[in-house]
Amino acid sequence: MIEQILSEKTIEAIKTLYGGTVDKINFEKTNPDFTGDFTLVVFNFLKLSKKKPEITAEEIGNYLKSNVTEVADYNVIKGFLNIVISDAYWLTYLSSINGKSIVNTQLPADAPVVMVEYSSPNTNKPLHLGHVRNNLLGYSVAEILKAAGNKVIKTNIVNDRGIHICKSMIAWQRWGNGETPESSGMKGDHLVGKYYVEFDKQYKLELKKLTDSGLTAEEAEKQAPLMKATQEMLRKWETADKEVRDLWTLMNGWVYKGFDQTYQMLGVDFDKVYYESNTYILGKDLIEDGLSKGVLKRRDDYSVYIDLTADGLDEKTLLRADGTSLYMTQDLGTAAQRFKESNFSKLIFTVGNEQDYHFKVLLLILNKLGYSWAKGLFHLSYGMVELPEGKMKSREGTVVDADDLMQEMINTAAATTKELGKVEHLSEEEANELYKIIGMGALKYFMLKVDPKKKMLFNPAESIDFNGNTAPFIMFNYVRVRAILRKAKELNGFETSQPLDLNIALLPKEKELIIKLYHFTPTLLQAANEFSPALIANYVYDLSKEYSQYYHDTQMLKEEHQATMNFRLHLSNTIGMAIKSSMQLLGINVPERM
RNA sequence: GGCACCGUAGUUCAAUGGAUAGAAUAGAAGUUUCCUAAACUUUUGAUGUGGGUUCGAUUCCCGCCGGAGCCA
Repeated sequence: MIEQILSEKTIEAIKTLYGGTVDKINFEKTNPDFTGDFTLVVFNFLKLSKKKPEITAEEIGNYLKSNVTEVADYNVIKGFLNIVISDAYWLTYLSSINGKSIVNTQLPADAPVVMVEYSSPNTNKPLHLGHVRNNLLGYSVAEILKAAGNKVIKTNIVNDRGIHICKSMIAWQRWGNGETPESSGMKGDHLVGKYYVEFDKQYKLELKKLTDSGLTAEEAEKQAPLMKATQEMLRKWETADKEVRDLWTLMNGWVYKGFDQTYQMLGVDFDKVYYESNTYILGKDLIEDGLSKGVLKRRDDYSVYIDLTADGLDEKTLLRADGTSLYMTQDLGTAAQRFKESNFSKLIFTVGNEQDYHFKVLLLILNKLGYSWAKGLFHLSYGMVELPEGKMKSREGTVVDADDLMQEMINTAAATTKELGKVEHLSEEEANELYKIIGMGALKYFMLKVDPKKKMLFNPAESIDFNGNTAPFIMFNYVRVRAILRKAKELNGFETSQPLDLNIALLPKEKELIIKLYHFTPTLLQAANEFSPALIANYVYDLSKEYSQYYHDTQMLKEEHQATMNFRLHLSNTIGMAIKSSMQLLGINVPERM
C-alpha cells in the first residue's frame, strides 16, 4: 500500500541523492498539530547526507514529490518531513474497501494453528472479577488471532481435582443436609462455593480451639481433624474410591452447569475442554526422556530435579521422592500432549502474572529438553485486577462475584436507558436484549481497554461509566450510522451497494477518517503480535470519537450536492462496519438502535 | 534474602527513542427551531527522585524512594 511505496521510494531517494543504502524506513502518523499524513524523521540519515536535518528533509521531500504521484505535497519542520498524500489516493482507497468487511474472514488452507488456553477455573468456587478479565482477554485474543489469519483453537483446562474441591465436599457432607442447586435455588457453582467458605469457617474454629488448648499455630494446622479428613478424602479420590468419586462427580456437575451459564453471559466459548483429573498423570514420560538426555538429574532420595541456577533461577524439583508429580510436571505433559493433538505453531497460556516464575521455568525446561515446538509457547501474562483496598481476598469477603457484577451492569444499563427515554419503540424482549448488550459491552470494554500486562483497578463503589471513553459511546456512534443509513434509504433510496463517486472534494475531517480506516489493518496485526486487545479498543474509540465530531459538524442528508451526500453516507457506512468489526474482536456486540 | 514487575493530571487509562506528554472522568463555562445530546465546544490540571547514554528519554542503563508480586 501507500506506506510501502513511500518506503521504497525513500530508499531510492537516499541512494540517488547521497549514494547510501538503507534497508528499512519507518513512517509515523503525522502529529495532528502539523500538516501531513505521514512523517519521516530524517535524523538517522544525516550521516549519509552529511547535511543539516532541514536540508536533508527538504531534498528527500522534493524527490518524493517529483517521483511519487500519490505525494501531493510536503513540508519540513526541523528534522521532520511531513508528507501529504493526495485526496485522489485516499478516495481510491476508500472505494477499495467500501462496503466490504474490514476483517478478512477467509482463512487460507495452510493457516498456522494457534491454541489459546484461557479461563482455567477451579471447581470449588464461582468465578470472580479476576476470572472475568482472564476470560475476556483470552476470548478477544483468540478472535484477534483469527482475524489476523490463524486457525485458532480455544481451550480451557479445568482444575477439577485436588485438595480445594475436597474441602467443599467435606463441608457439604457434614453440614449440607443434602442441599442441591434445585432445593436451594442456588446456582451450582455458588452452592459449592458456599461450602468452601463453610469449610474455612469451621476449620478456623477448630484451629482456635487447638491453639487455645496450648498448641502452636503450626501444630494446630497439622492436627486439625477437619484437615485430616480432607486429606484422607483426597487419598480416597486418588484410589478411585467409589463413594468419594460419586460425590465428586455430583458436585462438579453442579459447578459445570453454573459455569456454563456464566460463560454464556460472558459470551465466551471453547473448542476443547481439558480436565486435570485426566491430565494430572501426564508428564512422567517426559521426565524419563529428560533423565536419559541428562537434562534432568536424580537425587539420592530418588527425587528428580533440574538445575536452573546457571539461568539465574533455582533448582526445580519435578518428581518427589515418593514418585508423585508436581504442577510443573503435569504442565510439561499437557503441553506435549497438545502438540501431539494439534500440531500447533503457537500455544498461548492466558494466566495471571502471579505465575510468571512458573511459566518462565516451564518454557525453559521444555526448551532444554530440546522440543522444537517449545519455542511456540507463550505466557500471556496479565496483571491482577485490584480493588481500592488492594487485592481481592475471598477470606475477607472482598471478592467481586462475576455473576453479580454482570447483573449489576445490566441493571445499570436498563436504568440509564430508561432515564434517557430510549425504550419507547422497543418491545420488552428487545429492551432486555439492549440492556444486556450495553451493560456487558461497557464491562468488557472497561476491562479490555487496559494494556493486559498492567494491573488494573476496579472500584465497586463507582459504577462503570457509560459516557466518554466507553463501549456505550462507541455503540452510540454505530447506532447513529445505522439510523442515518435507514433514513437515507427511506428518503432517496440510498443503497450501500451503490458505487462511490470519486469526483468530490474532501473535508480535512473526512481525510482523517479515511486514514483512520487505513490504519485498521496495521493495528490488527500489531494487536495479534502483542496479544493486546487494548490496541483494538483504543483504535475503535479514536475512530468513534472522530466520527462523532464529524457527525456533529457535517450535514449528510441535507447536503445538496448529490455526490457529496453519497460519499458521506458511504464513508459513514464503512466506519460503522469498522466499528462493528472492531467491537466483535473484543467480544462486544453492537445494537442497531439505542 | 533472591527473582521479575510497576510509579504519568484529583481519579482511571494512552504515548514503535521523536515535534508543544494524549484521552476520559471529576471541576469551571457554553451548545438543542438542525440526520439519536449516552453527543459537541472552550477551559483548569501530570512524567516519584538523582545521575548516565543520545541530536533528542515517559520510553534505554545505574542509584535511591514508594507500591504490589513470585520463590523460599
